[in-house]
Amino acid sequence: MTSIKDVAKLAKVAPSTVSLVLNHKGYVSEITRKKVEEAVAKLSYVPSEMARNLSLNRTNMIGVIVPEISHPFFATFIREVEVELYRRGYKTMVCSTVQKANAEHAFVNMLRRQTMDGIIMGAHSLELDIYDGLSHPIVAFDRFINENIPIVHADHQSGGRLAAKAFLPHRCHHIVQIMGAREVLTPANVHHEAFIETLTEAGTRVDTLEMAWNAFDPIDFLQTAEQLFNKYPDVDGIFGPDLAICSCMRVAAQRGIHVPENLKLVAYDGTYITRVGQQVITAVVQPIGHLAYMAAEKITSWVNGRPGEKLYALPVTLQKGDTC
Amino acid sequence: MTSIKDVAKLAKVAPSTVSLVLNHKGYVSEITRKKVEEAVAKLSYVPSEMARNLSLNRTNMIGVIVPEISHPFFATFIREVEVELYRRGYKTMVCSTVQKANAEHAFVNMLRRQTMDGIIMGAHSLELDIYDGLSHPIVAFDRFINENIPIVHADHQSGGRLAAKAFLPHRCHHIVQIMGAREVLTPANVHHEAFIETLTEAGTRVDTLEMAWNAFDPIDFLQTAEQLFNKYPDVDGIFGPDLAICSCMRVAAQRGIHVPENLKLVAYDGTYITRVGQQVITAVVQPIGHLAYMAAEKITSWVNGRPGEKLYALPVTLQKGDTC
DNA sequence: TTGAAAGCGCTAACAC
DNA sequence: GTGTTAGCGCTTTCAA
Repeated sequence: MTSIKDVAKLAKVAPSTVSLVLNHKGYVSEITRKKVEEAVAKLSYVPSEMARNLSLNRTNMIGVIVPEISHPFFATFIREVEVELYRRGYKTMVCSTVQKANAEHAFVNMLRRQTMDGIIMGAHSLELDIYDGLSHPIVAFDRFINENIPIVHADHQSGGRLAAKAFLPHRCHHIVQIMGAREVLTPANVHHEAFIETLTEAGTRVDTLEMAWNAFDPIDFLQTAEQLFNKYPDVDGIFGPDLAICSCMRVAAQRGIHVPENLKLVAYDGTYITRVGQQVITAVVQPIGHLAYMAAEKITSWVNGRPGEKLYALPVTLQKGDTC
Repeated sequence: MTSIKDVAKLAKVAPSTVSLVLNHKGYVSEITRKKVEEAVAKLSYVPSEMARNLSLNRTNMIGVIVPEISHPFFATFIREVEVELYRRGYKTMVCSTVQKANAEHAFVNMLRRQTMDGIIMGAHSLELDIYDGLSHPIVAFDRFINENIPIVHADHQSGGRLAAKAFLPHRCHHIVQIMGAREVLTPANVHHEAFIETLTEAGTRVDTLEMAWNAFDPIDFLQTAEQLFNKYPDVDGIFGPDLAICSCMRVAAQRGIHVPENLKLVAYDGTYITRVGQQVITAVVQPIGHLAYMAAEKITSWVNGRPGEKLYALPVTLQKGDTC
């Protein structure tokens, strides 16, 4: 391997000078700069990132933990985060947790070991004690972890209300909402309360169906949909995560229930999946790009020592579709 | 930062002994092992990955380059690759290229700089010269890069035939296939030829619509669908990538064309998106899990010095759906 | 403006 | 079995 010393030798300068040239630091005379650049070119020298990392005590790597990378919501989030981090000079390492027992734990240990400078944590973990006493940069994505960890999330309160208001003019009699597991501590849980509150005030019956914390497979959603129609045959409105609503549309079609005539549907999240079917699904849209921007911004500024300011919930919007 | 020396000092042993204990290497007496472990615990010492990397000249990090992380096909691929790499003790770094001008170039440079040990390259790059003379471990995912780079891909020849055979019994008169840009050098291109061949042999007219190399947004596919129905009003069969077929279903529905009665649809890829709509889309399914497994296997064995054996195309399957 | 030298924290060859 | 020592390749004072 050709190292900085080889370059120095060939250019007849000191390694430190080569370092200065390569990093555009300090003052280097035009003539030595040229010499160094020539030597670099001649040897086609490429500096070692590992050595640099050790010396600087930095990796410029940020880890992103999510329950399931391939889920449209997280996939889009990761895409956006990766772009934002790249802009700021950081690399993105990913980790999907639902398929791997305690990968989250392993990942957090990597943070300790300085494999990365910080992490954006969005997994649906149930064991939060692994974060206790950790002083490394961590930003939570739509998750409560502990008091020291700032959290980036959408304004789920408005989200719940927005969804409820979408149903209101249609005077549904019986709405069922599908929700994730309550045991997962996420600010997203408030949207259910806001939803129920707004609708029950208006006199609508609302029932709730809770899913498992690790349900991400389309199969899981299909089962839930079947279950829902069996348990509540008179349902005329459903509110739930994108994929759950997709499954409900399928099952409704199979049972001859017409959407939106006999059944109103509103999805929560509003990922692209609500826009690729035959009907556009009416949905509360989480601002994934904005969330990703904030997550990237907060984690990198923490890595650089700047304390994170308080974060206000990011605004959600309603996507007018064909299903409600 | 507490280092291996501090542990050694506290345990009254040499740093190398601590290293042996930590890495479960060589022979260490039970008694000194205990001493070391106690010291580690007392100092809550965590070894530095950066120092280890430099010393071992290894990062245990694999980069995965794709055009678009959030696309269902790539999102699923990355999920599977990440799981497979994790099993083998590697971390996964991702890079999405369509949004970032020459990120691919930057990424390949990271390989040179030893930021990662190897990369799995699946981007739709048009400039392949950046790979010339690169001797680092690279495995191409469904892309031709150059002679030295092994390639993991599905059996697209069978894929094209399988799709054609799905149409055959329905005796379509005019089938249109939507394809990616020909300028992207991918083994996937053969499926179009196999498709046309099989159908024209049977006397069916087949037209082809080519999309831009960087088309990944649902919007792009919707435009293509509109264009298709305008240009070929008599079309009664469409073959194309999952998202293109989704868009065609939407546009067909808007125009009152019934699927499958008046229009047969077959998708290529068969990602989960073909399974979340009201109708299951008939599709040729690429074995994403298998592809990911092979990609992970080949890149890690190359990193470990074992030469990659030749790879045979991985088998595809047909998903019987409601659309053909 | 440049060079010498001391790390960064770990591993591994080689003695003992 | 365990310790000594010399790196891995870079950055960064501090002198000159």
